[in-house]
Amino acid sequence: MAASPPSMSETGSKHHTYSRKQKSLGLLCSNFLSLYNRDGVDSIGLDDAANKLGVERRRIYDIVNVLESVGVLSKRAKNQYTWKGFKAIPKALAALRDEGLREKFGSSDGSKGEFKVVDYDEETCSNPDIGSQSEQLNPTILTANQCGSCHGGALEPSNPNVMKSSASSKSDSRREKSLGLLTQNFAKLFICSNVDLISLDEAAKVLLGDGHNPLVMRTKVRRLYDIANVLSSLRLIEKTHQAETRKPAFRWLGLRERTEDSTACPPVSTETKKRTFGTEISNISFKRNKVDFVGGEDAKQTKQQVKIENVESECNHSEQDKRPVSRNYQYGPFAPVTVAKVIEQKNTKPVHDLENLASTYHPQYHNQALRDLFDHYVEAWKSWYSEIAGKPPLQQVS
DNA sequence: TATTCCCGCCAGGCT
DNA sequence: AGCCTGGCGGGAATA
Repeated sequence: MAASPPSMSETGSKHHTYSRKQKSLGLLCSNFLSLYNRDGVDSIGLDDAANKLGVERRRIYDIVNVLESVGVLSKRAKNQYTWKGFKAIPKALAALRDEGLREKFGSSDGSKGEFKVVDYDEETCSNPDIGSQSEQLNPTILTANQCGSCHGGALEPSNPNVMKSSASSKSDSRREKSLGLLTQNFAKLFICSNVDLISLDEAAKVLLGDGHNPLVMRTKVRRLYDIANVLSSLRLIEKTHQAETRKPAFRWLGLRERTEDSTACPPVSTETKKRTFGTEISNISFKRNKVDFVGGEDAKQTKQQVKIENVESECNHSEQDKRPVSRNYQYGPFAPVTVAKVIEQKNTKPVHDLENLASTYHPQYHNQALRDLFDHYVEAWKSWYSEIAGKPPLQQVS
C-alpha cells in the first residue's frame, strides 16, 4: 500500500527523522528530468548529475538505466549519456512493441485482458524455464526468445539455457537481470497486450515465468518498484489499485491521453496524487536515522486517496504527454540551483520533427489495432508539441 | 503486519 | 590497481 500519503509523517513535526519519501527514486528522477530536459542539453555526465542532485552515483545509475531503456537517454561513453529527450519515447515504445510482437510477447489468448506470456519459442528456443529451482530465476521468459533476433540495446540474448554457447554466459546472465531490460519487459507487459493494470507481484510472476522461488520473486519485485517509481515520474504509468482487491497496482498511461480530449482536466499537478513521485523534496544523502531537517517543506501534500475506481475518467493527465515533471515541478530545499531558471525556457520543439519522425518511423504492424495505436501515439505527441510551442513560457512553481 | 524501497556492499568489467 | 557499473538483498519507513 503505499498509496496514500499520510499526512503527517513528514511534517516538520518530526524533528528527527528521515523520510524516505524525500529520497525516493521517483523524486530524484523528476529532479533529474527537470535538470536536463531543456534546450541545449546534449550530454549528461553522471558525476555532474550526482553532484547537482546531491546523491551518490549509484542512484543515478538506477535512473539512467531506466530512462535509457525507454529512449530518453542513450549512453555515449563512460560516465556520459546523451540526452534524447521525451520525444524519443514514442519511438522507443514503438520499437518495444514491435519487438514484443515479434517475440509474441504478451500475445493474448483471445480471451480478455489477459496476457499470456508466451511459450516463446517455438522453433529455436525451447522453453527453458521452469524446471530448475536451481535458483536462478529462469531468465525471463521474455528475453529468452530473443535469440537471434535480438538487437543491441538492452535486449540481449539471454537465457543461458537457450543460448548456451555463449562465451560470456556470466555477463549475459547479469545483463538479463538488468534494470534496463527489466524495464523494457515490464513496459512490454502493457504495450504488447491489452493489460492495463497490473500489480508488481503479478508482473514479477509473469516476467519470471512459473518457476520462481520466493526469494527471486522478492528481489524482482523490489526492482520493479524501482522501475515503477521512475516510470511514474515519466508518467508512463501511474499507481492505483485494482478495483476489487484494492491491491496496489500500476496502470499504463503511455502516451495516450489527450486523444479524447481531456482539456477539462487540470494539469496533472504532480502533487495531487498519492505518493506521486516527483513532488517532494529532492534527494540528498542523509543517513536514515539522521535528522531530517527538510521535513517541513514538503509536507504540504495532503493527498487524497487515489480514486482509482474511475480509472479512466481520471482525467487523463493531459499533461502526461506534456511531458512529465519538467514544468510545474517543485523542488524542495535541495533543488538543483540551475534548474529554476532553466525550466521556463524550454519549450519549443518544432512539430515537424514529430512529423518526420512519424513518417520515417512507421512500423508496419500487421494488426490494425496496433497501427492505430501507433498513430494514436503520434497524434498525441503532435498535439502536445504544438500546444507547448504556442504557449508562453511556463512559470516556475515555487 | 505487509508493503514499499533506500542504501550501500561488493562482484564483474573496463581502462 | 583503480575506477565504473549495477545486481542484490538487508532492513527500515510507511501504509
